[in-house]
Amino acid sequence: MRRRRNNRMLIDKFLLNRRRRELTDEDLHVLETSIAETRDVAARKLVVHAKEPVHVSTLLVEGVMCRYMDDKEGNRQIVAIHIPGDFVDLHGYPLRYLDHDVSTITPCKLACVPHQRLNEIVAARPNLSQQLWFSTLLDAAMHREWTFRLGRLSAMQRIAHLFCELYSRMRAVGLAKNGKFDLALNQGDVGEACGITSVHVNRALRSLRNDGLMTFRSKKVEIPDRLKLAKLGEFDPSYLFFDPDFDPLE
Amino acid sequence: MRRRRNNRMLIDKFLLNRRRRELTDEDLHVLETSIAETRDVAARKLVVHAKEPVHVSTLLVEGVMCRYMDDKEGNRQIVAIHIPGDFVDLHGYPLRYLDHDVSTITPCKLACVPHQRLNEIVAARPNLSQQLWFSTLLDAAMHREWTFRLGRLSAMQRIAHLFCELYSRMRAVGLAKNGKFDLALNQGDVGEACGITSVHVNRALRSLRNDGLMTFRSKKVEIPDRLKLAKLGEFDPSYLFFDPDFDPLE
DNA sequence: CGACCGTTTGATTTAGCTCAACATCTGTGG
DNA sequence: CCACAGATGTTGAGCTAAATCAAACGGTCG
Repeated sequence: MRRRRNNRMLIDKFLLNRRRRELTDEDLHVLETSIAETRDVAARKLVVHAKEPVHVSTLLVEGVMCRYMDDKEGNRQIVAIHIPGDFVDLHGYPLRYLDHDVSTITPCKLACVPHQRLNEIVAARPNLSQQLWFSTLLDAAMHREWTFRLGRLSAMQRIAHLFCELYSRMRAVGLAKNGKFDLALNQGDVGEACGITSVHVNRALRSLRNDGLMTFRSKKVEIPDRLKLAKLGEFDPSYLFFDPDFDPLE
Repeated sequence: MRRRRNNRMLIDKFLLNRRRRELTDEDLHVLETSIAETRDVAARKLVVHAKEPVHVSTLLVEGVMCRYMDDKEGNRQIVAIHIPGDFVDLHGYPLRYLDHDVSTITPCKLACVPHQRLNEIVAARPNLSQQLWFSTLLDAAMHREWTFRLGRLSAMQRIAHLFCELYSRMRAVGLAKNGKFDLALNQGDVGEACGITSVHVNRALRSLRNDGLMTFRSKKVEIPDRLKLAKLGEFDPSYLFFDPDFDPLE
């Protein structure tokens, strides 16, 4: 019973929170019961290897994870940051293997969904399947925005944009409010996500702080005026497909 | 009859060519007959506006298209380049609106698939639905690679990487061979895809030409030694999920 | 307490941008 | 068939954002 309720909360976060979608109670129940097990993983651990066949997908329950690929010299490019409620590697289900690595940043609690269960869902539950499809396309939309961020924005803008995105997403799952949230990244991680060096991240964060736009100290983010930061970072949350009556920057 | 055969060829390109997937003849037939109409669009025309509700999706039959978003000053970041056989804006089906604009680069022939038809497919044909899902995740994988490209590679490497990707994809649909293919982009387009200025694209192309790695003149690409170019651009085609017995760089 | 990780700051270098001029190509109408 | 216009490609000179290299600083945890 306890487990059941936890799962329900998780599923709510995963698909429904802040996005107008239609799932029947039955669909929800099926999704809940598809979770085979939950497990804890330490910080900075590789969870899924690129190019290896995958047979389960992972829902992130607690912690922060990332997807990334390394260049020849071993410099990392983070291509996605995941927060609780994200179906981290659902892409691996239709793709059969991943083109990138997935690892934890903080200690994490993960819920595993065997692909066998997903096969059953796809075969019998078109509506639920489409919601799963939708959630992978949300990732794709974020990927596009990250491409834009790297291709067109300055270092300061990239950081502003990233923190606006993270604030919106954290707020949507109840982990941010009043311009504040906890974020267990270090400056190196931010650099790896934004395509800049950690030294330069440090300098850009100082500028943002001096301009009164945001602070990021000892894993705590504070954004007094989200609209101002969004303007600087050219952040328009429409790519996150939130329900129209949810204001992601509130 | 004529139309039927053309559609079949298109569908082959779209889902099957060079990727080991299973579609029954019936599925193929359903997909073929889902094409409501084909139409011709001139070069450099906007086909889908960002943020507007969409009710059809577009298969690209002939020509080159792109998806992009503009920054405040109107500088364009191309986030995807599409070639014949691509289901350009299938993302719009589960998402309901797009987060980016879609336009033609060359004159194009497009095939339209109403979302109503896709609803029927999702409701009745799980296997085919999953292939559609797969094809959108292929886009997502390319998006990730583009993020990597912009975040970690130098200008010369970005161009090398882009041309390796385009060669592989063109070859997979029979539009490239022996290191050669036609590509109706200009240097400005390449810059907008790679996050560099057209002036710098020009200089980087000169370097690549001087190093004997590739040429791109009057809309014709020639890559004498694909492996060398791939090495420079850190291009590993596994993110394109080709059938293992297809060598994309041959 | 010392080792370690992450942060901060300074000095120097560099890849790519900007601005500007000119060359070449393509299509169009006379 | 030529002349012209607009788009595309090429090259140069100087500038700038960010990288690199290097050193020191500050917490925190065994």
